[in-house]
Amino acid sequence: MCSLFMPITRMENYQGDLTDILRAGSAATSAAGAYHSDHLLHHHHQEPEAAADGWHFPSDHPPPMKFSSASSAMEEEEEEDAKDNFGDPFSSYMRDPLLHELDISSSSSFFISPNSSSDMNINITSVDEAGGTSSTFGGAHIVLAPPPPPPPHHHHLHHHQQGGALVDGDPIKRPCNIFSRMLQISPSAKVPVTACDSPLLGAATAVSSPRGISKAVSGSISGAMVGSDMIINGNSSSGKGCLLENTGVQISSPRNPGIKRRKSQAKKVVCIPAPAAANSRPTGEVVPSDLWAWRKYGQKPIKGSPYPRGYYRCSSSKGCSARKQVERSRTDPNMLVITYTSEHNHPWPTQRNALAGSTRSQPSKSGAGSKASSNSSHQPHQKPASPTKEEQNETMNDNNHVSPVITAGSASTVKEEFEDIEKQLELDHHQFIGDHQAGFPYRPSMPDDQSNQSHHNEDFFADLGEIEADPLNLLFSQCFTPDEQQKGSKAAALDPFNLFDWSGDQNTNNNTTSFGEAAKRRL
DNA sequence: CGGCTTTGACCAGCGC
DNA sequence: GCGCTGGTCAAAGCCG
Repeated sequence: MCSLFMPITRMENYQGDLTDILRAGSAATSAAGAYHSDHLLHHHHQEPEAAADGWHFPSDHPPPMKFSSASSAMEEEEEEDAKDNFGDPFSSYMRDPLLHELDISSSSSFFISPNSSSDMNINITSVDEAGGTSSTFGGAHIVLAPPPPPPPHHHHLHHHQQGGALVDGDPIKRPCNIFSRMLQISPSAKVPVTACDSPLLGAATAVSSPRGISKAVSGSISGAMVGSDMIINGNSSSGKGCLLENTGVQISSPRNPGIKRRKSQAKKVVCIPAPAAANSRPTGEVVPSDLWAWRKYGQKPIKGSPYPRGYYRCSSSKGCSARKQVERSRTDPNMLVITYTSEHNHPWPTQRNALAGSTRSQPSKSGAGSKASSNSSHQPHQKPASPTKEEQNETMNDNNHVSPVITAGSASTVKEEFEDIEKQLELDHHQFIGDHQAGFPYRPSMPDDQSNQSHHNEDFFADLGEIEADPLNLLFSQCFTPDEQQKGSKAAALDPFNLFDWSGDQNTNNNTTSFGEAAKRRL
């Protein structure tokens, strides 16, 4: 039933709404395969190659799209972007942590995140501004992020890599975290994606890569995550059309005359499950936080969409031009479409700047909070102060002993755990790269980077073990069990969104409270 | 005090 | 040229 095809059609200069940029269902199953669906297993174990082959990636796919950019009128930062290879702004480790994981290679990639649906179907039609060609896989590059250092089940991962840095059988170099499990879409791409069997549960994300989609790599994902692995099961035959459209986001330079850019703007589009409506702001969206600090600077109603679009810019660094737009999918309110534009011109936020002023988004435990902040979840997990190491350990310990049962009260706990682990992976990933990949462009520099990383290295595999045993599996097995999916239970949909809800503080495990608070607010 | 959200206004690109 | 639309600005107010 599920073909692994993920048709990707490139289109050009589409300027439609972003609402539907991408929706992808993803199958979520346990690492041990306890939850994977039969058909997924089928594909995974029996037809991985065939499925992958089904992609029919053009051997002579067009070279990476060059982002134009270009405009002579580019403002300084934009020029900087250009110099900094803005054509591939999101491919460097200087970029959004939410997205950088995979795109080490210059080629754009699709990352498919795990999804609650046991029957994940993904049809992606992307458009790149340059091509204008509408062809299946016309340059799409889908990459399954490799798993982190060889988890027990990483062999389940099946992926193909073309042109990207991703190398089959080389999971170590490309630690995979939740961020890796996103679908990356070419810039200015119109990406109609079908197959959202379970929109509500869908967790696939799409990220448009600046260079456009030049290749497609499919991975059959059996059980959304096997260990850290994930299997992508696209189903082009799905009758459900989840249309994702990457619009030519208009990016205006700050009131600089003649510096508006459209169409050619490189951007990444991420589609993630939206948080529970209950947690939504009255007038805005619940925005998943990532490792960057974002400040909302505007919100506009979007024509044709009942949901407003929020505009955020990176607040981690004053000069950072990174921006993102967040809006709900028009066709599927349960999905959030996040469009990243420009790129960060600075390393990952340090604890300090990442957390600066972020406390506001954390409602007080008393439930207080201003009308503005009480509903805000933009950066729900950030705490004003960095926790001490003891606090971190404590948090970790707590997380390690979280109840596996997801309930209104415990859901957040699992999320916390998951989050911590993911952060751990992030750190470890960077550490690893720093150690093993010469010339690695960027390594986060943080105040206590060393100590933390040291710790992470020491416990890396131990943590992975925990990951294997817990977080992901627990999370998905409990949040996305088939039964729950079928029921469409709220529990199942228990904020899958939070899978991406990252604290701005990757060095600390200070999300416990916020996570809990977030959960409370939702529930 | 610094940073956040909210929100109306402003501005520019685009289509007609 | 005009109107529509989208992106950004910036003042006001809130929070820890």
